[in-house]
Amino acid sequence: MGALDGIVGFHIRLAHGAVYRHFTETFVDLGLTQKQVSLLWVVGDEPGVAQIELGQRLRMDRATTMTIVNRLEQRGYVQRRRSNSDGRKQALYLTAEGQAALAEAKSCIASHEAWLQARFTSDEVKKLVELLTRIHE
Amino acid sequence: MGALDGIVGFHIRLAHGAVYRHFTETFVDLGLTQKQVSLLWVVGDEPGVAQIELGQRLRMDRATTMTIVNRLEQRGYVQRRRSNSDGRKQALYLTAEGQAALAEAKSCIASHEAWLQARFTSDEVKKLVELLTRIHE
DNA sequence: GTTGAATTGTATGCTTTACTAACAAATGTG
DNA sequence: CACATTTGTTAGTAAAGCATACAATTCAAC
Repeated sequence: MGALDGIVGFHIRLAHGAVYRHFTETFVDLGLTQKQVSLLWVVGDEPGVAQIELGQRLRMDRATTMTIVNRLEQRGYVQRRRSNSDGRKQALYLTAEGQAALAEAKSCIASHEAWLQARFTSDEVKKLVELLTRIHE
Repeated sequence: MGALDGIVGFHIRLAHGAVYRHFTETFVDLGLTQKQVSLLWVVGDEPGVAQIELGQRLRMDRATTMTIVNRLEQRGYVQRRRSNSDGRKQALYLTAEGQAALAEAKSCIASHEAWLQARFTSDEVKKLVELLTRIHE
């Protein structure tokens, strides 16, 4: 085996770390994490989505999804209501505060993404997303 | 703002998660994590490296580096010795067990990387690493 | 239609990673 | 020499992930 720099997984880990750190800085005032923002985002896009579907979309198991939904519910951003069509499922909805937080978060994401994409041309961004998608799909 | 799929940071997070999960599966028998393996790898490449330098190479702060070195020391894979040139520094070395574990880990990394790179041509791998490097450098 | 399997949510506990703050020892600088 | 910086260390906090177990609901087989 050659050097650590030749390992693709290593670069993904480092890049993720760098993005995560910048994300945290950007969101320190809002007090939201990556997972919390993406969860809010999905619930905003699909009101009434069930926890299990959320987890599948964000690649989290049920227990992890619970933790994050719990925190967002405690903060008053998300509401649980029993689903009409399937009594096992919890349908999730944003509160007014949740919608406001999501709107703020989206503008923070915009500046975070600008920082990230500043080092790429738009073709490179497209290529990068395409390559990364092959990993997580 | 458009959809979550348009956010580069989101794809990096998902790709990292997928790689992390496969890594964990691959290393469940060895009982090593990504961080532990990369730390062993660096110490193997540069015997006598100080903790602070390790942290810089792997983008970890001192406290986090401590945690991981502690675990590897408890397992008997790594040794701390006070540096001769600078009394503040701890020089790190692999034990014989550490070297054996690293050798095994490298062969696990090889199959993990094969799984990861199977979806890319070698040109794409090169491109991906180049793009990711711009993020974490 | 009832029984048994699968799905979904929930609760609990454990592990890893990451960060902050404070302190001590060694080193470097004025 | 006095003071600041670097490095290691400890302790505490928090997020995220996973496994397990259990209850309620739904689905499937018979």
